[in-house]
Amino acid sequence: MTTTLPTVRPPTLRDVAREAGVHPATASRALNPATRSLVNGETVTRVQRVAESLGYRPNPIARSLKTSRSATVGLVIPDLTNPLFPPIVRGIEDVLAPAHYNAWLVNTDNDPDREDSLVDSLRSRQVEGLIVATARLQHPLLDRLLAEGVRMVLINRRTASGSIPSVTADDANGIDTAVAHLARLGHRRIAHLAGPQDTSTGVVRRRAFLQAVRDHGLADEPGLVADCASWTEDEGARALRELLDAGREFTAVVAGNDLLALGCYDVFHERGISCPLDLSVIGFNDMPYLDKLRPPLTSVRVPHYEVGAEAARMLLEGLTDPSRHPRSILLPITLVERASTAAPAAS
Amino acid sequence: MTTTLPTVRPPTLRDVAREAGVHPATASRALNPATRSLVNGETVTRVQRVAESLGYRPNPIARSLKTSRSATVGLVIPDLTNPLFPPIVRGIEDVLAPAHYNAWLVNTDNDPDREDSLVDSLRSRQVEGLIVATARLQHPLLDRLLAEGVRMVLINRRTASGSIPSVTADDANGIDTAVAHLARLGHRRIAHLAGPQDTSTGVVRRRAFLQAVRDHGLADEPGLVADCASWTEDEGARALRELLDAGREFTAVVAGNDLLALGCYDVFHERGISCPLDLSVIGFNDMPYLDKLRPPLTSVRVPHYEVGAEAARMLLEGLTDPSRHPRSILLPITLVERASTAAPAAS
DNA sequence: CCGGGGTCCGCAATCGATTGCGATACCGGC
DNA sequence: GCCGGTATCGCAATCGATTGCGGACCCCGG
Repeated sequence: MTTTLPTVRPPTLRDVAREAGVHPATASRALNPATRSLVNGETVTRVQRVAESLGYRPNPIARSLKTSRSATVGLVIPDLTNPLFPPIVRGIEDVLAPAHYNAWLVNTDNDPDREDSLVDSLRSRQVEGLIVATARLQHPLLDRLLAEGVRMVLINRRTASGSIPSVTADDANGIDTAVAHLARLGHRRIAHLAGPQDTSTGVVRRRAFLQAVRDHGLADEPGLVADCASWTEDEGARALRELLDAGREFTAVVAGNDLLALGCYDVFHERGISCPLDLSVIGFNDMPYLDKLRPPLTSVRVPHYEVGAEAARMLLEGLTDPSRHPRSILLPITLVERASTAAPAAS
Repeated sequence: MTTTLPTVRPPTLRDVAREAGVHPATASRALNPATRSLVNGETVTRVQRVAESLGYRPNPIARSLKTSRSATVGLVIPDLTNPLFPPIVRGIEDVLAPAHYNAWLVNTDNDPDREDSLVDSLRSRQVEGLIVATARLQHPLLDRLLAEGVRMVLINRRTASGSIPSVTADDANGIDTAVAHLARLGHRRIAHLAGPQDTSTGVVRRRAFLQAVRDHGLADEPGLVADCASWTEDEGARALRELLDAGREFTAVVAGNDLLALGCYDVFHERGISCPLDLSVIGFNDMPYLDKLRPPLTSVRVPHYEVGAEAARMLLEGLTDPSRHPRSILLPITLVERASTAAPAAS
């Protein structure tokens, strides 16, 4: 009977080699599919059998040190609790996993300083690439990283230059679809709650909105657009109140995203506004459980899982084939019609 | 003018040492707060200055290899897209970060095989401990890990033996509070949608429900409890339909969690049931955006962020002080009263 | 002037795996 | 029987940082 030692050190490659009667180098080659052909077939099976019986598991730390590959990518997002991101993260992980890559997640809370130090820590962890969801139009950190040759892919948002590969939804098309839907219902005066104008999503959707109202021959007044300082319910509520208090006339609002739209719901409740009777609302992103809201929120659906998956694929491509030319892709959106939009009340 | 070389190798400790005119060992000690006292003060500042100017960043891989500490813990959850988990993850990360630890996240999708291989991969990544949110009452994998001395903390759910340290909400108290609330409103016949009976949350809440209805002198009939095979909207809807179709009489339902409660909403819509006029509902967890539902869902609030934070703290304690005795803690719950509960209609 | 005790620092081994290079053996061909 | 070639495998360096041990040196008391 073999008694287990008090501290069982996990077996190393040396242990396997010794047990199999070969040099560690040979054991290494036998266990590595890429170099296995350099070793005699019988030796390979012997080593494998020993490795199996000893429960040998290669130490990825040691391997990383030697090969200087960490098999991890950094994932920089503002805040995981924003329901937007979990599906994206899943998409990323589901693509990375088969490639034996892992994602390292950090939350910046939209704080550039925090972002700086977090990216720093990611890099010191030797991540091989970055997937970044916090891009601002002017983003010195990202410029620097690009200059340093750090592999990365932006998601959701882009920088002004557009020189960094990215995966985003077709924002402009989404807004146009939303406006078209409202126009078809009979709305002529539509307001827009624009997101932060230091993000590409904010400005692209804002610009697309202005373009869309012109294209559809609707009321085209600057006063119908209110800017929000952040993508939060509070800001959405504040902006809508601002429009209302300024006496703007409109029968529908296209919110820059779902959270801004949720802020509108608060105002509806607060001021006894009936949605969609008095006011129609459209969100953007189609985050989970929107169908359970009061009323269910019409929204522009963005394929978040695919955004993540596509970004991960693109990053992996860039890592395995550095010559690969960077590109940016737009993913198609769809309008999900629910009960927060209806024909305007006859006035 | 200094021209940058095409490939700039990040500076190593050797580079710093050479530049500062000392041995790498000395540089290492100078840079490490714990051993800094062994080095002359002037030397320390000189090394630090050089390190700073060269932009030296210690290679954590090399360090891990030598110290055999990875500074990472594994986080095993069923599915990140369940809104329950993001706050937990944040809580964990916010505690881990100051300790310079990181979390490695995996989604099991409630698939034991997947879980097996994912835990395997985590262990081969040398995680120092595990935070596990997928515990089932009978859980061979966890038993094995425990026997192997793997440090871990369970969250949300526990195993039957209870011998693994855990952080959970005070489920029993939560259910009792929910039932008490309904009783106070005048409900006498309350149904319960019980979660999967292979999880501690499922059985604890179920048992607590039966106890509570007895304690409050309410209708105590086995027929008023319906089991759900999973914590999903679909199962919640199915279970409620089952109760309805069986002709059970009840004026309120205590759902095992919020998702089951959301399933009830689908049935309300489907069958023209008015909530809370015809039927009151209480959820469990108080996941985000419940206040925006139609009607806003009354729910038992669980401090998810704290669950994560507490679990991370406990795991860190166990890692730094292995002699520390394992314990399990219950976090207090609170009832969040919203509009899905009201007095029963006079019959 | 010698020895004990500190302070400061260098030497070299070590963590575990990978890999370029060289050594050995064996094979077939001439 | 000799030689170029190939198949296998071992040697040793290497990745970058940490750390036990010991050496050099200085100060001071006896």
